[in-house]
Amino acid sequence: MSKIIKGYSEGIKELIAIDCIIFGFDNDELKLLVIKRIHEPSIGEWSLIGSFIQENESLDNAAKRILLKLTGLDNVYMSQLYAHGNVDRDPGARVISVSYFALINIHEHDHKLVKEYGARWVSISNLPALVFDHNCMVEIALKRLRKEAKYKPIGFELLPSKFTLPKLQSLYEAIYQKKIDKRNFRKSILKTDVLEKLDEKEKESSKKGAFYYSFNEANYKKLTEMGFYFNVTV
Amino acid sequence: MSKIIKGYSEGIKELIAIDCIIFGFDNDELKLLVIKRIHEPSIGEWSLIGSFIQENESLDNAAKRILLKLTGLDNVYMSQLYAHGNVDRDPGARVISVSYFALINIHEHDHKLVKEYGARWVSISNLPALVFDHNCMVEIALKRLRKEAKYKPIGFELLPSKFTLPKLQSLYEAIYQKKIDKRNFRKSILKTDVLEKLDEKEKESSKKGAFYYSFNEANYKKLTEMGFYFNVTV
DNA sequence: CCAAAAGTGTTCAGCTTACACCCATGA
DNA sequence: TCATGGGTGTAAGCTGAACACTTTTGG
Repeated sequence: MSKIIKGYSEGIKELIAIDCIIFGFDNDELKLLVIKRIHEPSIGEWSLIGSFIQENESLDNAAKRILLKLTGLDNVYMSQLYAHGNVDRDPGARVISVSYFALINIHEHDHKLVKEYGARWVSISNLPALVFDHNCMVEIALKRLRKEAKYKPIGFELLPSKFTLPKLQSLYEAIYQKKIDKRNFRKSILKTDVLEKLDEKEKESSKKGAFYYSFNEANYKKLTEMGFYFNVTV
Repeated sequence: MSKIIKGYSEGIKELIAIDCIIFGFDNDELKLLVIKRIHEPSIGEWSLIGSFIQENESLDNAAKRILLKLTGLDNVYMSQLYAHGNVDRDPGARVISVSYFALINIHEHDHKLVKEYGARWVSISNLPALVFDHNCMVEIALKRLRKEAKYKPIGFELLPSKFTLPKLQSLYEAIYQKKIDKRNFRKSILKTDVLEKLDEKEKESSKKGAFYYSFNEANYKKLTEMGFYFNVTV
């Protein structure tokens, strides 16, 4: 029998990075925020936004710090994805990277900041090659987004606080890269009672105009507490 | 604008541990393998089995190494759960811990080894307090197990290669801590065609005897490739 | 008045759920 | 022969999927 459990002094220490997969929705397309890498190796190539963790900083807080610095946004839907620990995943050094994915309202973020960092929104239907294993991270994030969007109303995180049903449907179509039946979609969304119809119409995208809706957080909480879920069929 | 992205030299290094949540099924109960901690702090308390990663070892390989050392088992269903990174989660030192969960056939593992390590199988319906945030890790693992067992046949990993339907049902009942209707369970399992009825009966647990079945991996692969899923209703 | 997008119901198939009795056998 | 667990089918309700026309209004 050889030893498995070792004392602290026998453990090795490694660099720990956080990489953020930041999704937004604009122009009927699901988009990802990427930056130009500013360090060797692979300097100048497209990359997720990331950073090493700091002392006395939890993984979650590091992810929040990065998002805030880049977008000016706080209180954003964010969740941990995966710890990527292959030995050679970063050719510059051994780095364990924990990926996080975030959904933001693309129109609310600080465009000036994003520009200063040389960041850019790219459509997920046409992603560039990213450094290291970052494309793989995005794949995992998309899988997760597609799974969660069916049961939780996380889609709403990507929209402004009031939005039309055609817009919401186009978001779901962007997430699943697939046409959805209008009548079935409206039915499944509306029967959950988490949307509130407003008395106002959006008139830019059609002559008739589409009613605005807003997300009713209280009703959603009630639903989930009762063990029910959102269930959009796509 | 302050810097987000830092060069390698500016990153800090921390200890990285792997903790394994090892489930087994015995005596109609879902069980968890725990050990007595042999290092300060919390020496002597119950803990998940864990270890620091080694140089040139991926996270996945570290998890495999730990499982092999403790159980003698290789080629086991195992998957990463979560990276736990709160600053004070381990009072002995700052440690980032990545949890993995594994499903093993409890009757196949090396009982001698487990004994030598002072490990013990405890029922999940009666878990002891574990050190640090280990109970929380187990909670996450249970949630994941319950989710996955509905769609993938991971339940079979916990059983010997041949098993009876009553046994399989009792496993699902242990996972969900809930009685399941016999007829509906058999229907939903059998209609997927991933089980093969053998010509042999198990006669220990009843006078009539229950037919053995085995898991047909080829049929399962075909099903999943066609985009179908297992779908046990519990 | 017409083009363009919004809005609206119904039907059918398949799935989920609930439910009760006979069978085989060892003691 | 009886107690014990194994094995079987059906009906009702619900859910998901497919599908086409009317409404509104700006130009």
